[in-house]
Amino acid sequence: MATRKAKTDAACCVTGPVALPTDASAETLAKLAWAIAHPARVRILRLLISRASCICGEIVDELPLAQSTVSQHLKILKDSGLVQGEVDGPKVCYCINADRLNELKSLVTSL
Amino acid sequence: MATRKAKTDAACCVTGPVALPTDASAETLAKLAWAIAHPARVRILRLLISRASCICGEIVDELPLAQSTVSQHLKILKDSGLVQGEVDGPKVCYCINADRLNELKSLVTSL
DNA sequence: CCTCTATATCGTTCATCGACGATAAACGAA
DNA sequence: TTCGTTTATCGTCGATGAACGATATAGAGG
Repeated sequence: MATRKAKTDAACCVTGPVALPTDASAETLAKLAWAIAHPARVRILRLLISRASCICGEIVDELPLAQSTVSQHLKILKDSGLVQGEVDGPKVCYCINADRLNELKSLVTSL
Repeated sequence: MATRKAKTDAACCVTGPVALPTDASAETLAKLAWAIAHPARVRILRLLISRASCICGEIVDELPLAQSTVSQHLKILKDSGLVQGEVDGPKVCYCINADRLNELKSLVTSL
């Protein structure tokens, strides 16, 4: 998908062919759905939503998975845009990206 | 991930696989999300929603995939409960399971 | 009966996921 | 600087997904 930065770009000159909302949104939805298509990632997401922010270590403690595995899941969530990571000293503080999450919700509810 | 590893053996002797507050809804959501975690399945779902019912052949025609591949995606959607298939003579008529779809929507929006 | 159509299933191939341990990298503190 | 903590990445392994062609199955029609 294209560079995701201005998610609130109110349909201003979108340069490219706007033609196919079907395929594009299908892929977007599929990608977002895939990001939460694993119980561990759902739990991570919920954890972040409930806490507003969370240190990576806390997430690891919360799940019965190895640290490296949790890190991979976090990477997947980060790549999907649903989660953002902020370096805070030696630790990393994760939080949800509300805009992206709302996009997911919107795509699902408008099914 | 089902492997029990107990890196922090705070809880000693966890005899049974009893508790593990692995939210059942997390697994349900993950399973439903996985069902739509592929562009082809999203498109199939949308097609069925827009038409209320659809013959398998029409779906095949709509997608750039082999018939056997589409059949596999339909099976996945059927297994997830989002879609139901009804044999109609030599053909099969697929339709949406609104209840299941609403369950998915509900699980996502209540994230 | 046989045949044609529509769908499902089988078997294979290639790619990717999910999990882990080991290790590297970044940073604060001593 | 060196050490300890925290997180990311690497390498590997087994399991599974996605795609296809070939084939099996079920029903309608000749």
